[in-house]
Amino acid sequence: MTKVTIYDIAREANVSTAMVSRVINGSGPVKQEKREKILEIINKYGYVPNALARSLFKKETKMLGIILPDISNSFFLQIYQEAEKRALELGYNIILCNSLSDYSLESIFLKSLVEKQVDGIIFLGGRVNDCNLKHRYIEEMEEIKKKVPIVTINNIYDEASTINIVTDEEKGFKDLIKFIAEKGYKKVGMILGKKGISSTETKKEYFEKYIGKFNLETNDEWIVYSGFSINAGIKGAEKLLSSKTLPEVIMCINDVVAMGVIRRLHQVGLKVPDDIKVTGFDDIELAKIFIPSLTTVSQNYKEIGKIVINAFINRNELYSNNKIIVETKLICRESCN
Amino acid sequence: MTKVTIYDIAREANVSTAMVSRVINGSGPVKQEKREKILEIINKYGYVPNALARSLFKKETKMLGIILPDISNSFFLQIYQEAEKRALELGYNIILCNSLSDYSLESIFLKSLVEKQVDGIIFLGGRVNDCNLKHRYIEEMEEIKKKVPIVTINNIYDEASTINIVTDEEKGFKDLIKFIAEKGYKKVGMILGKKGISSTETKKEYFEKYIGKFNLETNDEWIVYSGFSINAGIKGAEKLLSSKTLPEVIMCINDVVAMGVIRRLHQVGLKVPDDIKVTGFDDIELAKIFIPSLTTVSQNYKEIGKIVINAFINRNELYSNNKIIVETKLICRESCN
DNA sequence: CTGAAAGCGCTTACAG
DNA sequence: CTGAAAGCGCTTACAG
Repeated sequence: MTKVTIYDIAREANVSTAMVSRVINGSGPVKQEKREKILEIINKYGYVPNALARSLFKKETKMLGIILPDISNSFFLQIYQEAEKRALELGYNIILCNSLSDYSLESIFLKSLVEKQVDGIIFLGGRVNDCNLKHRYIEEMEEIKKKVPIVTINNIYDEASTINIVTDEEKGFKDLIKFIAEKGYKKVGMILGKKGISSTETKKEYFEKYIGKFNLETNDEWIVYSGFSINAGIKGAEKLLSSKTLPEVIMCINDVVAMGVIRRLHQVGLKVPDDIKVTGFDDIELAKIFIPSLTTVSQNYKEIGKIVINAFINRNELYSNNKIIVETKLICRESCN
Repeated sequence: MTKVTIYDIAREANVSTAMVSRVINGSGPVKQEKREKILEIINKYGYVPNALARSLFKKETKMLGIILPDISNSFFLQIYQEAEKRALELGYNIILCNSLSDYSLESIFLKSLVEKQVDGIIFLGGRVNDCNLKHRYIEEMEEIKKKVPIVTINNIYDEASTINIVTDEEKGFKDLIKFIAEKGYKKVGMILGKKGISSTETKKEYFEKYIGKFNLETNDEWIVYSGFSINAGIKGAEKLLSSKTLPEVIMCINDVVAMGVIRRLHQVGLKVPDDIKVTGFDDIELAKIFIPSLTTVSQNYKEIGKIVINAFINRNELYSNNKIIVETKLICRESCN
């Protein structure tokens, strides 16, 4: 696997490496005749420039790193996909790191990405959504962002990132509860995620706030903490099913949990939406395919993915402060009809 | 964003850069006293070595590239996840490239990965599953594999890769049809993927072969070409539903298509498995969650993911030829009961 | 145990 | 339009 270098090309073409570099990059002037000769030799050997050497000089690798809990989680998946699309347009490659929300693993990835000189780090989930985080995890990110810009989404520690993209979950949640109220339902329960995780705590807050505002009923037995997976939905539903009475609508922390809930309800003979209604959150790809299709709140993945990449390009210019807000949207389907 | 280099550390510690390099890498002997001093200064500045410079010298980047059609396709997703897990153990990072099976895009990614000097390329789907491929796409990969080892999965052009991992789909398919026959069903149809794609063509071949061997019935109307997505399943089911009679069992090219088929059957009032049976292929994560859970054939993702990475490490040693076969396994669940 | 020096493969002022 | 040379930040023989 010997590789030909710019020296080999230069020697054979009887020119300097500077010349070769210029034709490769289309920078500076080169006599047509020489250009052709050089191109011919490059082709002959299938010469490919070494990006390592170039990056070492240019201090730019055209690589971005993304650390997220789990790419199989559709929320992260869809952001990833949109981000990769945008990155491709701009000539960037992406190093994907699945952290499983393991903070030590996040640290390992962060270090590795810095070493590899990525042009930016996208950091989702895990520590930046932990309401009871040890401060050193934030300090670590504060140190790193001095070297590499960090973009986060729904991060609750502003100081941990260069730019933080925030989705307007409150608006989405409010619309959802308003919709439930307008449908005429009164009794509403909620399957939350893990305690102490920001998406759980903020949604709990919104839940209580808007249940009140729209004069709906709930009670402690109907508010259950669980997790963020299908299985968490199944477990959550089990717990809720053991309460003395049942609500008319079960709101869920996200779509995947909603699917688990529906699966469990189905097993005990409760049909959705005939016998009981369920709502999700996020509007993942599967939400419209699932039987029944899910009433949910859409995160604007296209927008998020685009901003997440653009943030590295147009830093300083586009964004006056380090917070960017992205809209959400109510989506009505079968599961809450 | 000025970064401190090994020179800065060396100067402040009053030693040579060689010394600093040695303590960073734990290579060569260093007096305890100096080591401590150096470590202290490294810590003080939060110095992180530049992997670009190191890789340039070492000719090793500890980065792997993976090109696949679509990470949201669970088959690729699960291979990816297992591969990343194994890569992490060995200290590699992964650059993920979603090609959408666009051959030009595959070329762009291939070139980019070679430039970035990845230590290996994993290439799935797209061109290497195209039965009517223009030869230049294979030639391109033959050129590339002279520079960087390429590992593929179920690639039909052996010369395009350094190592090709092949899953024993024939065995799995045979077991599946045998199971159907033993259940006492006679009439079997099949929703295939896109025509001219190897997974479609080989499964069609196995279908016809084993339908014959086990004395089952089929007919042209029950064999429909479609695609590989949920929507393809929906479309495929529509087509099959328009035939004069219906089979008892509908086999599907993969699990996702099976889900689309079940969704469509459900819409016209056919319950699975009560009214009609459906089988999938691949055993994706969702297969056991879906209602009804899917009878399918499991690809051994753990094994595949491990081998896909190990192949780069133990090349030459472990594998005598460039083909590695991985077993498949029949999984019986609700959808074909 | 330690350091000077060469080299990895590029790019870009700079001088001509 | 062209080339010599320095430099990007490391690592490793090699010599001491």
